[in-house]
Amino acid sequence: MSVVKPSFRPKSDFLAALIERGYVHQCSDYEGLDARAAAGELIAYIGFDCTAPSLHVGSLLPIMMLAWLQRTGGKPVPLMGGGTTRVGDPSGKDEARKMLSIETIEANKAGIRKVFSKFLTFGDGRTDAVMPDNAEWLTKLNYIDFLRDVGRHFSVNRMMSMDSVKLRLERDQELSFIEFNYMCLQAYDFVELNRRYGCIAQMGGSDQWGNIVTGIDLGRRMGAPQLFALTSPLLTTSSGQKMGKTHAGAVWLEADMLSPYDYWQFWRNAEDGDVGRFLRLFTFLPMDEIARLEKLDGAEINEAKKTLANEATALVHGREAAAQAAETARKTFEEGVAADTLPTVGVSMAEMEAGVGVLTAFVMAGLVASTGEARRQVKGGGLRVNDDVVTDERAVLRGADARDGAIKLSIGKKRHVLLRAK
RNA sequence: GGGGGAAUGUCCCGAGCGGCAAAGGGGGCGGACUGUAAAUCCGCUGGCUAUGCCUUCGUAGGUUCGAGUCCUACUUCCCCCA
Repeated sequence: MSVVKPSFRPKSDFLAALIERGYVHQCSDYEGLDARAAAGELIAYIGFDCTAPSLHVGSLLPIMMLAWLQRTGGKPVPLMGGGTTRVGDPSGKDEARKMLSIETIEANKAGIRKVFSKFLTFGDGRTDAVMPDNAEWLTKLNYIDFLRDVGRHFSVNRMMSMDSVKLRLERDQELSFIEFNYMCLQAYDFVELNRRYGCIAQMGGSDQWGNIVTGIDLGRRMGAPQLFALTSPLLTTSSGQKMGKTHAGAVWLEADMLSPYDYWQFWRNAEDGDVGRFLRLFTFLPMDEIARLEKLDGAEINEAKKTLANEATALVHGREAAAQAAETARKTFEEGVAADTLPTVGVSMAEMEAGVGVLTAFVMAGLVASTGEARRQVKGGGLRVNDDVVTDERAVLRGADARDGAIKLSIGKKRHVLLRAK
């Protein structure tokens, strides 16, 4: 029920690793869960909303918990929220999310599924992961039956006191009936997964605590075995920012949505104070190695950041992509050379011959949103072509400006795109 | 059902006597300083074929030379009364 007690000495590899690395915020019963894990019979699930076309770093923490579970002999169950996403979780949200169409949810689900194959081994074996979708059972529920069999176990009085509900009420913010039902469905999922897979634990972010405990409670009332809750801390950067945003928006775990190079850069640009914590949470490096990296001081900590970027990128995009991103970064930042593996935008030969205005070129490269913004950036000295600051907004780029077949466009010191005639 | 409020720059919060591309924050982007960090300081933060043109203040009309600002209807949300 509380933050892990210093006196607690886990016997299972699973809890030992999770606690040591900082994944644990709260657990409903450390000893009980530890015993099950040590006995090698831990099957645990985490639910994933299908609200976006792919997952981003915000979901990485729970994914890593599942990966650790598998590595330490347990069976991970990533649950697709194909059913619950149709309802919408009010936890931690000020207002109701727009209702997503069923087609959107299904499309999102397909994108999200792909991510897991990189972290988990699926199959029929004892520790192989399985990925059910709660639409399989939720959409088949009959309202009256559900109310009689499940609904009677929920106390509205208690539900009203849950943070996700209470906060909305206190702030006089709308909470629709459909959202109010979300926790009932999630609780039911837990019980259903126990029936189907023998799943006994649910993990998730700390904002899920209430929903998870509700599930444990429902399990007890419905005669399921003892269930467990294990939550991870809410992740912020050491300067208190919400984690996982870049100039391009969310940090997606999908190469089509965020290039491996940009993903690598995201980790490379971590704040000093976050490096140790991130190494523990987002890589599988051994603890003594992390301890060594964490001790690096001043500019040396950049080495630790590179390791973080390499390891984190390798997990999502593979070793090769990580190495290439590292090399691109090395050339770009340490040698100041235009690496030909930088993100590239093609321009037609004809356009290149005719000449492209600088402002337009930066818009095409996606470095600025409009020519107006490009103009402002020129005024502020933020744009460079082949490393020369752009001073004339009416300058025109031609084929002759290319070095090794490409023109390097930069905004600021970190973002570069190659413009190539094709 | 009756009465009273509110909706602002498509990231958010928020000022706005009838002359408004619209104060101020936060966030974001850029510059300086550094180590591709943090903190700090400075600039920018509607669009365009650009000394001008176009589109923005919940929606649709109206008054006016001129409307975010006044009037009418509608939508949504909040508060009080029944």
